[in-house]
Amino acid sequence: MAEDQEIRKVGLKVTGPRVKILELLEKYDDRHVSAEDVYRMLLEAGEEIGLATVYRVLTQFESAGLVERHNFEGGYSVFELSRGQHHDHIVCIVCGKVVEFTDDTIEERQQAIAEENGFEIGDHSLTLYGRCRDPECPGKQGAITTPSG
Amino acid sequence: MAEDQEIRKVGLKVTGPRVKILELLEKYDDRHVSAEDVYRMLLEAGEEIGLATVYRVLTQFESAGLVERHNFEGGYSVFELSRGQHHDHIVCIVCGKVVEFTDDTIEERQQAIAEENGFEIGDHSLTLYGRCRDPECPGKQGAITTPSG
DNA sequence: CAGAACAATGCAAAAGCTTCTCATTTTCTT
DNA sequence: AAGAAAATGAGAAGCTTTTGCATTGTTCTG
Repeated sequence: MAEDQEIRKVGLKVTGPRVKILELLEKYDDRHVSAEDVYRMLLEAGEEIGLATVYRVLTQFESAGLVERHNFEGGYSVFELSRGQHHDHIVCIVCGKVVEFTDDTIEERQQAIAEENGFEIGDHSLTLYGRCRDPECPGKQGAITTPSG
Repeated sequence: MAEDQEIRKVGLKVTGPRVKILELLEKYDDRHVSAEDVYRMLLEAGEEIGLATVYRVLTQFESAGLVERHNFEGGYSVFELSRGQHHDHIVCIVCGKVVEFTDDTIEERQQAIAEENGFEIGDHSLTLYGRCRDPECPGKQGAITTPSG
């Protein structure tokens, strides 16, 4: 029911798909899911839902500030619940693991750099690509392949 | 002819399309062009070339380290000649203007953050989105719309 | 609580960028 | 100059995301 309030609060009608998607995002709070992920998980959970609806709802939630969209390499987006606070990402190019971080020094420098260049900053996107040292990560050795940005 | 040497140096055969693309990238050294841009410009210049070839060649040049690929918002890539030195971007969300910058403080912090999180950094992508104060930029006022990342 | 107005949904088709297939052409070696 | 191997071009195909439209569902009014 808490979901109902959140959805109503942002001016959207409370419908099955919207509630289900919001619940799922809350459940996978610690992950980044793609629209396809959301769609597949809901299907597997026995829900009847269309992929187009998932995209539409996620976009609406983004506009409403409920979720954040991140465009990683590869041409597709991942979503996560907004937690109010801005953060950046480190992505393991081997296993796909994503770690979030924030750094005041970087934030300050960004502001200063924008200023120096005559820009007024609206948002920014910082993603580090590398390889994690997680023992379960399959990439144990070899040269790093670097995505770009 | 200088192009011939560069292409040969990275182990690729010297062909018309590759030379033309490299020349064009050198000509537009100060810009970021998409594959479509390269294709269209070459067509307009009277060259016979296929879009598939442009994509293939740009990808090969990227692998060879001759050019860099940047994935901006919107799901498409832009390319520019590699200048050896890493740099980040500030993009004006109104007029599309792109300014490059580098900042040692940010680079250091990134390295430290990766270290703290058990990552070995291969590459990173930092793009600031904002609005420029260029008098010719059409966006003079109003709220900033923020792309994400 | 019924009915109307309008928004939301689902499906399929379409769009936009990029990659792949394959017959043909070009490059490089001998 | 000839042959082997690689590159090209054109179109088909792939992926993620968006759109069109008839149908279904939600909310508001009386």
